[in-house]
Amino acid sequence: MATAASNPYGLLGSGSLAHADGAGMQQGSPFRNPQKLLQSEYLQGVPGNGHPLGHHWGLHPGEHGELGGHHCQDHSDEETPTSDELEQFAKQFKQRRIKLGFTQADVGLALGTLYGNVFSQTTICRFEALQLSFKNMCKLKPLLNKWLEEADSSTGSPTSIDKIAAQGRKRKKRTSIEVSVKGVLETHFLKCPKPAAQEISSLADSLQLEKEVVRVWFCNRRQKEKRMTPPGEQQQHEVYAHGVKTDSACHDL
DNA sequence: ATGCATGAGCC
DNA sequence: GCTCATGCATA
Repeated sequence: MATAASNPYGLLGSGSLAHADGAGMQQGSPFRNPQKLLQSEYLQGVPGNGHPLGHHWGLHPGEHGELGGHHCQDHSDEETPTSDELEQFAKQFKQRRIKLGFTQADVGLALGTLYGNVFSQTTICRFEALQLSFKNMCKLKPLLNKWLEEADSSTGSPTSIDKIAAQGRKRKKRTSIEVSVKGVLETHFLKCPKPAAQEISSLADSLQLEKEVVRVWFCNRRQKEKRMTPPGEQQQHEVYAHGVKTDSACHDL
């Protein structure tokens, strides 16, 4: 009946999000691959426990070390891609997506309808911007790759639109932290990325924030550090010049 | 595009 | 409580 088949986003207000893809305001310098190797939490001694990031984003193309001992089978979509491959794919993906006239949100929904995994605009955006962990990028790449193939080869294929049940979750209102307060938090983060509960408490008290807010802030901050292409592309080298041995050793009370 | 938040899995 | 994947809400 209705020709709504070509309108996958009915309740998504794509108009509000449209600028996310329509605008070509992407980072001017895509080939920044700095990343500070500040992480030290992995070295605490966690054998066999999930520790995903075996290597970081400081890799160069061609430097693909095998971890297990198995050899590469020339399968471009089975073996772990290099960070460079992911970079290129992400860029390619974005270009094609835009060319085909799809928004990030569209892709997220399409993945759900096609493969059963729904993703939000946020996730697609982060994928394109390489703001996910290596492992996460590797996981999403095949899905997005398939979508790409589908999208451009589908000569009018009726993309089934599914509805995902919305959950009435009582999400807390996003706390807006003042810039000045953020500055304080950042300073503390530099001193101690992983403050103890008590430190968080006193810090929260000083800043007049909920302890939970402060705790979450630190969690998110740490996550951000683990991504490639940090928000404020910085060229840092030799950050770990003197010892990445231990981390938690800051007491400031 | 990004900040704060939730939740699952792990210690 | 932390990490990690993920997203609502917002700038």
